[in-house]
Amino acid sequence: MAATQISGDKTPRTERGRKTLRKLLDAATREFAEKGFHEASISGITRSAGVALGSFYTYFDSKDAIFRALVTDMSEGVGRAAREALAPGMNAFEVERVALQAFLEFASDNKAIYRIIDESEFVDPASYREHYETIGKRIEERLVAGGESGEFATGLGSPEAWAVMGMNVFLGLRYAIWARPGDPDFEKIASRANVLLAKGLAPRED
Amino acid sequence: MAATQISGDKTPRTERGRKTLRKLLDAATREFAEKGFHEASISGITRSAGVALGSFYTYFDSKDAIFRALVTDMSEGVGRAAREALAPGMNAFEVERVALQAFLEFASDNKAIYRIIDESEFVDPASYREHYETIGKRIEERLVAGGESGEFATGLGSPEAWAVMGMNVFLGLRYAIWARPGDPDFEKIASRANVLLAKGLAPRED
DNA sequence: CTGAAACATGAACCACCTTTCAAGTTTGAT
DNA sequence: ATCAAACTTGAAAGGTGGTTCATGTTTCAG
Repeated sequence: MAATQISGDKTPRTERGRKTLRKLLDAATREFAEKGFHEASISGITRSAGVALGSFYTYFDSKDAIFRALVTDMSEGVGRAAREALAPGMNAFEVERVALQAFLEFASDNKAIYRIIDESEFVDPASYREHYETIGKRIEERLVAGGESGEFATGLGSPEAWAVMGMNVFLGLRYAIWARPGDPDFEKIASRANVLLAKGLAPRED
Repeated sequence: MAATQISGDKTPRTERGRKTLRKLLDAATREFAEKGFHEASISGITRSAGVALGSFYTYFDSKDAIFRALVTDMSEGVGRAAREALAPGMNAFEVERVALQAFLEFASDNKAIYRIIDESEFVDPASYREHYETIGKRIEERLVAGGESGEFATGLGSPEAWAVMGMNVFLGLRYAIWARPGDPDFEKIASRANVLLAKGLAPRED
């Protein structure tokens, strides 16, 4: 939750400072999510946070810097949410199903985060790319592990991982972000996606 | 190819006008792709097009308007590319494989378009959504048709269509836009993705 | 050929926003 | 209690870039 402040010397040293920083981060999340990076203004953020304009620069070097701090933070949040949903003893397919369902729920509860991460493609491409490459790598590890345990086909790799990731992201876009009344619930979506995976990833049973 | 000018009265009426409009559209494609919507400037577009700043407003009401015109145009281009790759007589799986491969090739040849469409999520959300809903609908039709012909499972619908679309988009992101030396070629990618689909979408053979 | 409409031009207008800064207030270790 | 460091403040500097406009040139139908 606390932002990882990379450029060393702007970390608050007092309680008051930590509170102000938190107010700024929360306000920035609201502001960026609502208006997008370029429409959002620093004066809007500080107004919404209830602090003076100049105070912003006590904590961040620039508008880019606070955006980057948010993306890093949130990217970790997405990963955490998925990891926490997984329980030991699940089989390889259950893992994928539960991870997707957790992601759908997370996206639904955190539409702001979803939008900010997506916009980072244009504001901070490096973070965007790292976000997806990290997730892709994690999925790939699961696929390979599933192959070794005999639950998945062998020879799965990066292309399959990116395919699965794309599937998940787009299901999130459609059913969490753009949810419509009458849509199937997340459990149903996750289980239909799982059927799709099951036959494709499973070793052929001839 | 010609931009669909919706707000009636800015359509050029002379040959000279049509040429200037074309120059502006081409320059805008370059400019937006290279710098993104907000970093791109109208003066940059007109400079790159070789026309005066003020002339821009002879053809477009605003920066948003030309961006929207481009997105509409390109969105049609993506659909056209996919459709042209399909030949009659292909079976349902071949159709999906060929469509993906065509998309990868198109994305690779038109990275500018890919970026502009992606950024429309923030500049012109309505067009973005329409772009993906149109494609999703087309995929869904193919899946349903495949179900009726017995080549796919029955009961496929929107969730499966969005899953397939996400798969394709992310494979495009990773292997066309972010291509790395040593990556498998598009044919290989499309065929691995097709293996993934084959078992999942096919009717279960018990 | 002619004149009205179409088109071209670029300086200037204007609204907005990031960032700086000098001056004041609060905090917390000693 | 004291004082240096931490923090706050908001006015203003400094830019940027979208949009307008008055003026000039080109086109093309009649």
